[in-house]
Amino acid sequence: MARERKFSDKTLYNAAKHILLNNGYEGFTFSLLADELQVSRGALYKYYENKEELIMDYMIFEMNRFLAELKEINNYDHFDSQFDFLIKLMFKHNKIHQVLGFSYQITAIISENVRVKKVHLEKLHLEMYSVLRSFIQQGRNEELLNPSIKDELLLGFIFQSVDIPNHSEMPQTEWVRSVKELISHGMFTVK
Amino acid sequence: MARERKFSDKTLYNAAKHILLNNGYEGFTFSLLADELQVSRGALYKYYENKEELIMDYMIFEMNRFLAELKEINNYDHFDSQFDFLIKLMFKHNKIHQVLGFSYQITAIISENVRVKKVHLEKLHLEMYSVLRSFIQQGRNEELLNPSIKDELLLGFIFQSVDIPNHSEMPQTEWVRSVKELISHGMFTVK
DNA sequence: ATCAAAAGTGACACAAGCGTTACTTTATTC
DNA sequence: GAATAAAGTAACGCTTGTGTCACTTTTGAT
Repeated sequence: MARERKFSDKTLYNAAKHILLNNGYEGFTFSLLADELQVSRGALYKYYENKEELIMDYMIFEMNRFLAELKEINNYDHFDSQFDFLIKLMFKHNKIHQVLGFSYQITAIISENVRVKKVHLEKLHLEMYSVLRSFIQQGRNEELLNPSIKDELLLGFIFQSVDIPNHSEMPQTEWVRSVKELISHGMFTVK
Repeated sequence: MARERKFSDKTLYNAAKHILLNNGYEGFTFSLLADELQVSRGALYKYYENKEELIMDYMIFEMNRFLAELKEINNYDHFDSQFDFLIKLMFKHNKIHQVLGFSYQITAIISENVRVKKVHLEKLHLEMYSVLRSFIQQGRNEELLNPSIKDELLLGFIFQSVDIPNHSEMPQTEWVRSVKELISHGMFTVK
């Protein structure tokens, strides 16, 4: 018993992602989002109190989607195939890392609502790290990973490497292969 | 025959850097900058037409400073010591990479002035890449670098790795050593 | 058909950023 | 110590973003 919505959650989140990546957190406005969705600005306030709340919801959505896929990493037995799976997944969810970084910019405690969502997102973050840590542990058990490098750094290294900007627009397959090789063996010749 | 300035170029650039890193390009305002310098907003307009111009000037300053030091890389003969020098330098100018990335967000051609400065910055960028490319070439000549990885990617890989966020606040010396090792040999055990 | 519920709109008042300008302050030079 | 040049201030008008609210539109249920 209601009117049909002019935009789905998915289109809203896609638009939010688009604006965040192009304009950054501070450059994100309801006006831009409303324009992109071809809807009046006021309509957005039916669903979200302010941009902080909307962005948190978007991030939680994005993180859940990523996490659901990430957990499939446990379908693989060996580090080798897990690593392969992870790289493919991270390139698929390419920009997540950057977007999630904006959560550090949501500092002002706008409302209880937003605070709760921040905590929720942090929980998901931890959940993600827990999955990734057991991936690293698998690599350690197989004695494949350099033992002098701490887990956090190893993970940061992988995340960061996947985000290398492909300015020269190398074809995706070669790019992925090369990045994977760099993560694995670094820039020096393998002897 | 004039009054003394309340702030030097250096303090201004430092403040600009601070605001850019914390608030991003869109979050950068003359009000914030004026507050940080304890000066009225109007005073800033004595020196800069708008924030685009100011940010460009800051970036050019930052880039020149980096470039001047970078050129000393040619005092070293072998790739090995050049690499060592570069890593130290990049950790010293830690945030440059992130800050310079904002230049891509200055798109609207505000004024001829800003356009000229953008071109100038791009020239400095190219100059930097030229120095770095000959560094890579040195590594290639010594047959140290993986020949299947393209130059641009190798450089992007180094830049990106230096930017890995040290959330767990590992001590700087261990951090630098580990990052250098990852860049060199990747995450897998060196056999 | 009618009416209730949810979706959407447009206007309002407010806040913050921008760029300009008339004005004041400070220091130097003669 | 008066003139002057540069530095700094404070207020104005303008634009853009924010959050709200009374109102209209659409649609399914009765």
